[in-house]
Amino acid sequence: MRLSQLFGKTQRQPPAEAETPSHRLLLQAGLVGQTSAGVYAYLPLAWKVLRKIEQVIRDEMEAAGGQEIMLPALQPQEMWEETGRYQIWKDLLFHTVDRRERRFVLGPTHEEVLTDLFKRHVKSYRDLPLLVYQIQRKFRDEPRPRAGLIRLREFTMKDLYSFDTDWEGLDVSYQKMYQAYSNVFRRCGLPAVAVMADAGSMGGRDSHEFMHLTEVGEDSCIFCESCGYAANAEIAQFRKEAAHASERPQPAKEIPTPGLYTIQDLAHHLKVPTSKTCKAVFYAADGQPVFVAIRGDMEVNETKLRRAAGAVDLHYMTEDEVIGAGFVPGSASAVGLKGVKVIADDLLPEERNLVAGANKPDAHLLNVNYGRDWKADVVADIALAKEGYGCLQCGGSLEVRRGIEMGHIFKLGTFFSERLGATYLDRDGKAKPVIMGSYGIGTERLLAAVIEANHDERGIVWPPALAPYQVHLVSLGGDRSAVTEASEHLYDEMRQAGIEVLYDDRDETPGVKFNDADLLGMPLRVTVSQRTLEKDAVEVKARTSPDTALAPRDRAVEAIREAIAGQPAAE
RNA sequence: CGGGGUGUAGCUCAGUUAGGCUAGAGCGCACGGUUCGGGACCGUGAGGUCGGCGGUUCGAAUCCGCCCACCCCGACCA
Repeated sequence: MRLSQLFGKTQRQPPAEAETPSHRLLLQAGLVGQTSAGVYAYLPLAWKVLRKIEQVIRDEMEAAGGQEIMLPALQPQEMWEETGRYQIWKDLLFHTVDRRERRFVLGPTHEEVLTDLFKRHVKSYRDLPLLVYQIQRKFRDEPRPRAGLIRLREFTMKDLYSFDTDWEGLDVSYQKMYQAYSNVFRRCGLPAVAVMADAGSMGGRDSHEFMHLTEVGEDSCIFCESCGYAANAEIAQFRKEAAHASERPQPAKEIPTPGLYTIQDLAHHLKVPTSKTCKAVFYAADGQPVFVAIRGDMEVNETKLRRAAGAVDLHYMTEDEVIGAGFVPGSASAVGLKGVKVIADDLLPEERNLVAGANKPDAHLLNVNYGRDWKADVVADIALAKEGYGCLQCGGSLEVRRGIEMGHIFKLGTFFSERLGATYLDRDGKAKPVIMGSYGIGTERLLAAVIEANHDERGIVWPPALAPYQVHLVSLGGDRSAVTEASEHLYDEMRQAGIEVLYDDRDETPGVKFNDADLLGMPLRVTVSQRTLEKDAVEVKARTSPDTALAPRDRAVEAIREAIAGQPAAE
C-alpha cells in the first residue's frame, strides 16, 4: 500500500479529547474516527489489525473444536421477555420497531437466540458436547462509553457457547476455553491474567475474567503475591479479623454527638479507631429500603451486597428515599430499627462494644453488641477487599491493581435451557436441560489493550502478529529519481515476495516520514536514500530498537525477510 | 442517572473578564518556488451556521434563558 493513497492521515497534534494512550494513538495515527459516543469507524489500518485479531481468535476457537456461525443482530423482544432478561437489560438495550409495530432489540449478546436455535437442531446426547461461536456486532446502550475503544456502545464480540450433558462436561469445555483464551492473548502480544469473577445475574458457577493490568483499566483486581490468589475486587474475599473480640461486653450508653455525622469525625472526637465503630449505609434493593451495617473502617462491596440481598437492582438511596424510609442520616443504626431489612457484614457479630448511631439526631451509643442490642436479617460477607488486607488463603498482604477486562468466561448452567426449554434426550430416554457455558472476547477492546501494552512515547509498536504491515518502506527520494526508482523497485520486489509492506512514497521531508513511521508502528522500517544507495544498500531498523543496519541491495528482500523472522515472535 | 469540564477553521488554541465595525494565530490543506536523514523555508490562496434555539441590545463569539453534543469521575460490562 502506498501511504500517499492510504485512506487515513496521521495528525501532528492529537485531539484534546483523548486521554488514555490507546485512544490518543488511535486518533493521532488516523486509525479510527468517532461517530458518536462509543461508536467508531475503523479505517484501513485498524480494520486490518481487527481482522488479524479475529483470525487469531478464530484459529484458537477452531482448535478447541468450535464451529463458527452467524446470528441475527435483530432479535424479537419476546425472546428477552421469555428469559426474564428483558427487565434486567432494559436500559442497556437499543430498541426498535418494525413496520408492523413488532418490537425488536439490537442484540447485546446472543444467548437467547442461540438457545432457541439449539432447540430446533439438537435432540440427543449424541450431538453433545457442542461448541459454537460467532464473531459479530453487539449493541449496548452503555451509560458511559469510555476511553476510545475500551468501552463502546457498538462493538464486536467473539462469543462461544458450550452445550454439555452434565457438569463434568461443562468443566471440560470451560477448561478448553480457559486454555484457548490464554493462547489468544499470548499470540496477540498482550500480557493477561485470569482472575476469578462474578458469574453475574444468571446463576452461573465458576467465572474468570482475563485482565490486562494497566492503570487505564476500569476494573479493580485483588492479588496475593505469596499464594497467587487473583480475583476481581467485586468478589474478592479476604481474611477478616475482629479487632475487639476479646473485650467483655459493656453496658450500652447513649452520648450526645451534635455535629458528628461521619465515621471519621465520630472516631476522632471519641478518640477511638474507626474499627471501633459501626457504619450505616442505606441502599435500595429492587426498590425496597435496606439498612446495611459494616464496621466503620470498611467499605461496602456492592456486588456482594446485591447477592446477599438477592436483588437485581441495587443503588445508593437518594436523599428522598432515605427520608422516606425514616432513617436518621449521621446517627442511624440497626439498634431498635423495625420494619426494615437489615444486612450486616459477617465481621460485626464478632466485634464487641462498638460505637453506633442512636437512631435519633445528634446522639450515638457506646458499647453496642450484636445479638444483645440488635440483630440482622442477613449476615454475610459484604465488605470490599482493599490494599494491604490479609489474604484469605495464606494471610499474605493483598494488592490492588487496575485492569482492562478483555475476556470473560463463565459457566451458565441451565439458566437459559430451562427457561427456553432447550433439552436433549439422554441415554435413559429422558429429556434434560442442556448445560451451558458462555465465553466472550471484545475485539476492539482487545485492540485498544494491545496498544496500551505496546507503545512508547513516539507511537504504536505493533506486535508482529497483528501489525497491519510488516514493513514500512521509507523513500527519502525527494526529486532524486535514482532513489525513487530504487524504492519503487524494492517495493515491487517485496510485494512479489509476499511481504506486507506500507510504502511511504509521499513528497515529505525525512523528519515527517520517520515520525510517521514511528507513530504507525510497523515492526520493521526500511529506508532507501541517497546515502544508502551510495553504499549500494538499504537501511533496516526494527521499531523496537534504536539500531539500524545496512543490507546490500541485491539481497535486500532476503535480509528483510530474515529481519521479520527474527522479530520477537508473538507465538 | 448524579458530580465536574469543554464546545471558535480539518487539528491545537487565542479572543468571552469589561458587547463594537471585514473573527484571529500555529499546524494541516491547494498552487508556485527553494530544500531533503528526525515534524524545513518563502510567497499566494481556499477554508468559519463562533454547538443549537430563543431573549436583551443600535450592535452578541462575548450578557441572560433553555436545549444539544462530547470528555472526565462514580453506579454497569467484552
